[in-house]
Amino acid sequence: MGARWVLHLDMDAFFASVEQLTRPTLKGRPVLVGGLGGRGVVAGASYEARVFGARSAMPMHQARRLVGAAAVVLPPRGVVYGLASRRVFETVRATVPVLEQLSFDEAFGEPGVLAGASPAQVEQFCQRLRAEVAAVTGLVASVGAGSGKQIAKIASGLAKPDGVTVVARDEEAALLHGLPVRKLWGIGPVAEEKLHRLGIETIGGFAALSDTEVANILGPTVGPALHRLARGIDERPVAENAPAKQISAESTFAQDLTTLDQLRDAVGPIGEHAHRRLLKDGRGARTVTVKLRKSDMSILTRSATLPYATTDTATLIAMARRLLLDPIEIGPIRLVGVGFSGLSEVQQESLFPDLELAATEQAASVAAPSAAAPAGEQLPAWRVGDDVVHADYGHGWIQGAGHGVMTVRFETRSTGPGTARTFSATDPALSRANPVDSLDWPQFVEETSRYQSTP
DNA sequence: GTCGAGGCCCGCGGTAAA
DNA sequence: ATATTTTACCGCGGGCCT
Repeated sequence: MGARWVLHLDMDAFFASVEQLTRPTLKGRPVLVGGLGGRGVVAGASYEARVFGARSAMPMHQARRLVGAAAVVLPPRGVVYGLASRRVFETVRATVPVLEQLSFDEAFGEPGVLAGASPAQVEQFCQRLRAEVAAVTGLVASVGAGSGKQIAKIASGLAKPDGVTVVARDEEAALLHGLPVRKLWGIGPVAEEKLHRLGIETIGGFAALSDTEVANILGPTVGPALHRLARGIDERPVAENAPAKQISAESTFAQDLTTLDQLRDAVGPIGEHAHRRLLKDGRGARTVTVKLRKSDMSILTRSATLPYATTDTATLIAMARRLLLDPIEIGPIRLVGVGFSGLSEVQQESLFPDLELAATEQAASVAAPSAAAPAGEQLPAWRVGDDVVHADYGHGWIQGAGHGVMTVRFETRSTGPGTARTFSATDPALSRANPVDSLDWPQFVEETSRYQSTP
């Protein structure tokens, strides 16, 4: 049995790349994906936007200022990224059977066939894998390879964009020791600051500390684990992801909430959002947590545990409401979150199984028209980035909207760059479209028409 | 009865990651 | 200077049980 090779596969600028794939006009343009409001941050930036200094996790208004007028700012389309992600990793799985996914766009793998392989062989394997992903999905992945997860992750960072980096055994120590401590998995801003205060800047400097010093600085559990990583000892296995332990939803408000009534109202949609995902997961929850972020950014959580796991919306949301604190006592609130944990199968036989099923289906169907519109507004206005479909022109997206008119660009992954047309905001020929069609259309249409033509 | 040790669960804050 | 969303894990303190 030869030495193992761990791979880290990381999609290049994933969210922005999916936008460019499904809206081909955006190829080569600086795309920013993220919240559009005043408190939004960048979730994804294309390489064209990064040239200007735009980065993920940066406040959107700052990124927009850096990029200038050429910036294309789009709201995230989670369902499309989710589908694209699934296809990417299905493709990868055909070659690398065991995958540990870290997010929509990243995963570790440890292909058994590479045990004992040379760096050149590993390189070839990774290039084939990337080529396959690109051919099937139209998306670019970079791949890093090394003796463990830590090295593989660092390697994929070096491989970007559009490349492969294989770190051979004898290159590991030199690579690791020169990097800033912050690059070590598990060293965040707080641990970094502690180490800097002691004059430790690099992973090599950290590795040179004694076990006792490390335990004193970072604690007896976390310290030794990080110390081993810093010295290149990384035996952590690559394993399929375990089922989620917690399902939560939260949202930040444009204006801080100042009354208990406002908080109670906010818990409704947020709790239902989390609850919808709980139902999709198929388990029930025993513990309900509410999270409040105050205007000073400090966080309060309150939780309570039921004697049994349940999927019942009324029970869970009522519990969340009961846990709230009054802003009059604790101060203005900028964010409210609702979380469910203690997840387990709930096969609690109901007295009225039919009624319960009906309630579940109703809740699921409410989920479909995405965000619940605030009361009092009927037709939600068209927004930049929305997917639309037109009887004659097909699937498109809204490039600009306002003053009673809007510009729609008709294009999808398979149509290539499309033309823009302007419509009245109330044009009845336009209707809301399923965003995933931008990835699949018109294959989808061909299939349905085949159905229609066969009697 | 009281005290300790160890083990669990629970609730809360904090850190880290993408 | 800013500052989202979702998940996981750790440490600590308290309660309860053996």
